[in-house]
Amino acid sequence: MPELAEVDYFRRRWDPGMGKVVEHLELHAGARVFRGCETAGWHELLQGAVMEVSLAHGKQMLFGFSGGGWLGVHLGMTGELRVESAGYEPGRHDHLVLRQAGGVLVFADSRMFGCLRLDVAVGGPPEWWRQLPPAVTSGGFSIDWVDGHLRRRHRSPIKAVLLDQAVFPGVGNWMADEILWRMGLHPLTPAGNLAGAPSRALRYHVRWVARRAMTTIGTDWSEPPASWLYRYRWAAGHCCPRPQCATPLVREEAAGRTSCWCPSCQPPPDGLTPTRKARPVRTGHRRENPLATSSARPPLS
DNA sequence: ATCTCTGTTCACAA
DNA sequence: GTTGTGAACAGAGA
Repeated sequence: MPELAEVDYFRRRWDPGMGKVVEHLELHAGARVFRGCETAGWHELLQGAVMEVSLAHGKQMLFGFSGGGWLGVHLGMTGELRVESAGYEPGRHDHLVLRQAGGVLVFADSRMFGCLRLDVAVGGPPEWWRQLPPAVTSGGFSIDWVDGHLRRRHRSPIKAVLLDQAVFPGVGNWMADEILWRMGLHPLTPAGNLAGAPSRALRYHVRWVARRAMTTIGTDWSEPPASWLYRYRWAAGHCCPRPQCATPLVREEAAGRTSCWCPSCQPPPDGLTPTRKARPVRTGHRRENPLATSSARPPLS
């Protein structure tokens, strides 16, 4: 379910396993989440190893173990990390289970769009991790970085560029909609319209939404403030939360993804043909709070 | 039964 | 070369 803040929330759910030995490992060999991997060596590499560090970067996670094993985790659409109590019997979607004293670390993913990998690297994260693009909250995520990519993709809809993980790592569908709403930009606005001075504002809003998401969803899965579009974008029938607007929100497909925007605050750009609007998205459901819906999921320690 | 989905990748069209 | 589109992946929930 993850974008940047959700990913960090799930990363910390494995915190209870930090500093502990993996006594036993179970995995669903051949499951799609291991695509591209040879899992035969995972037992030898991880059993007996201590989990020493965890990192999150955009939608990627990395767990470091003694002996040089680095477990990479991408949650895809439905992946999640949990801790279960000792003696836990894995379910059919629990594709990786790490048993430790007093607890069991679980990676589950019903749709298996997620992905796991294990690399060996001594002294630091593996090469692929070091080559990730600059985190949106870091200094490397500069105005020049943003502006350069806006120019390179000047004809693409801004929403498509925001979803590009090579440019805005960790930004997903709801974050993109939130950012665009705050900027008063229609999702189909050509990215080139933001080149130059506006790229500074885009960078600002990306960072602002990322940081604030981290202090709400990212810490305890709590909802962002009621002033956020986030609270109203999941289901049809809501209005723009901006004071003195209250225009009914639009939910339609844009750039290939279900999008939500305010037709008043985010008017279509000049020249955008209003024809052939993709089918309106009829329904929508609220995200669930995993802490509230499952007694089997203890809160973070 | 039918439709949706916080993601990514691929083939193919324009 | 670029960008858009639809399908595919696979399952749960409404």
